[in-house]
Amino acid sequence: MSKSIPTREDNYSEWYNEIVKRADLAEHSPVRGCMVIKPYGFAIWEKMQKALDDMFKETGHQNAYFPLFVPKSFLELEEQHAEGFAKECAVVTHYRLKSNPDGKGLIVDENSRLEEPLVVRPTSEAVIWHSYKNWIQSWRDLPVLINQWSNVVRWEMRTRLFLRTSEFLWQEGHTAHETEAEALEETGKMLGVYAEFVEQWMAVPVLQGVKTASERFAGAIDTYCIEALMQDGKALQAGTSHFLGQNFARSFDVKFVNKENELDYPWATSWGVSTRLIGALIMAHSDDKGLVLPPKLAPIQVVIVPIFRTDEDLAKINEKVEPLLAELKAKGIPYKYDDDDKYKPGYKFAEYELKGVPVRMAIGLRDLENGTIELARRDELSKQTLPFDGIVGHIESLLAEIQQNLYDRALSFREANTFSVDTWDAFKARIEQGGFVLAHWDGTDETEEKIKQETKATIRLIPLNSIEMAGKCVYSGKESAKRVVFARAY
RNA sequence: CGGGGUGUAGCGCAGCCUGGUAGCGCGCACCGUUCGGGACGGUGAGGUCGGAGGUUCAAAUCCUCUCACCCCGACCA
Repeated sequence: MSKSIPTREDNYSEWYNEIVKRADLAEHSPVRGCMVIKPYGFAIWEKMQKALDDMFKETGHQNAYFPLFVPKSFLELEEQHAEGFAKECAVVTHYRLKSNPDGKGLIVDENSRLEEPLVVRPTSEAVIWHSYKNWIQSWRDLPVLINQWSNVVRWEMRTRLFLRTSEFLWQEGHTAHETEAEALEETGKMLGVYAEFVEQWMAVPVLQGVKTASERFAGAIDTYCIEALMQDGKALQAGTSHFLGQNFARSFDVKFVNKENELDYPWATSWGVSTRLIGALIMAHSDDKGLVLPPKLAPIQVVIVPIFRTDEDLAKINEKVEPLLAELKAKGIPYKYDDDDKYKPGYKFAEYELKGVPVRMAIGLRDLENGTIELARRDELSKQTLPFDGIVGHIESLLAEIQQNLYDRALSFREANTFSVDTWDAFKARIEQGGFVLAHWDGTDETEEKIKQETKATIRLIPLNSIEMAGKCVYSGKESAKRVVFARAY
């Protein structure tokens, strides 16, 4: 294995792939477009899950689990939905194999054809709304606030580790409400939860807004989203929250009796984030030396490397370090004491840098004499020697500082790469450079499509709370009420 | 689906053009010296060359077919 990683400047996608592999996050599986998430990568996902799950519970949701298989007829019920997902569905048509009469191996037993094909869920609206028909009879049954942690399969043309895989892990919230206002409030609330998570935990600033019709979730009235800017200037959709109106209720014939004793259709939302967030995390913070993790999501926040030659040396260091480890444990700071004698310190240093551990400490005999410890931070790649006593207090504030520093850094980057343009020439030039481009748009699908064809840029979102400032569409010159955000995207 | 590429030891690759004992680096095992930024020397283990056919005295190498994966596009979270 070579020791250097391709740089971001040389080849961004190669750099990305190398980080994923070298930091031991994931690897390609034998199945096209699928990945094996390795323990270190999965530990990050578990941290994400924990934080998000707490936030979902906090906002009144419960977890449930619905089946992997969706009868084809269910998927067909909501027309837009069916059309949107049809092209990327894995379909189960048989339930049995048999030995190949011609020789070795197994073949599909044609006698086991299913009466109705089962679609491996690309998303669960269909199965879930089928259940909701039985769950919802009265306004007293509402709201239904359900979340599910699951895997889904979308047979994508082109895949990339974490960013787009045929199978991915995610959570999907599916709620039903008495009124439109309530459902809209839910949609906004969950978008807010996502924004808070991505900014506070992942240390990645996001823009919030609503998608244009062409980028809308299949079957939704409106799709709200958060968008983040990656270091190569491309945008990444980090989460979506959909206002589904009464579309699914009507399609699945879910009705309830309201307070006025009238039959009505409940109003729905759905919202999700996926393991793609790990891709976002990598591309937002990491550098040419490897992964950089925000402390709040780092499986190991602090690693301590003893520098020793002999068992006696190690014993002395162990003795010194023991109370420190106990204190870290008591404070709930995930740490690793790496007293493994199979690798040398230099090797370990490089390894933990590759894995993005936020804080690294080294302690050797020299430190024992001086009452010091060496402390290095991953975000700035700096190190200093500090008094051993009281080091845990220092670590605590340092972890908070690193978390904040990563966010600030990403925010400055985004600000430095967000531009307003008013002419078509300026637009084209700017899009080439990457970044978010704020420009006027006439609101038509045709213009949006033309811009996409000519520049590969899409409208990432229409900002929610931006000031209305009329102008002329950058492409057609027609009237526009406010600027929208363009970018090339993942 | 279009374009490009790759399948040879656990990983990364050379060998193929011009057929003739399957090689290198890393990793791995053992021994010794090392150990505060990816150590060094020595010894050693490890491969039916993606698969199937064909040509040939002889195929990793030539021919045909096939499978898989990766990268770049179109599609998407």
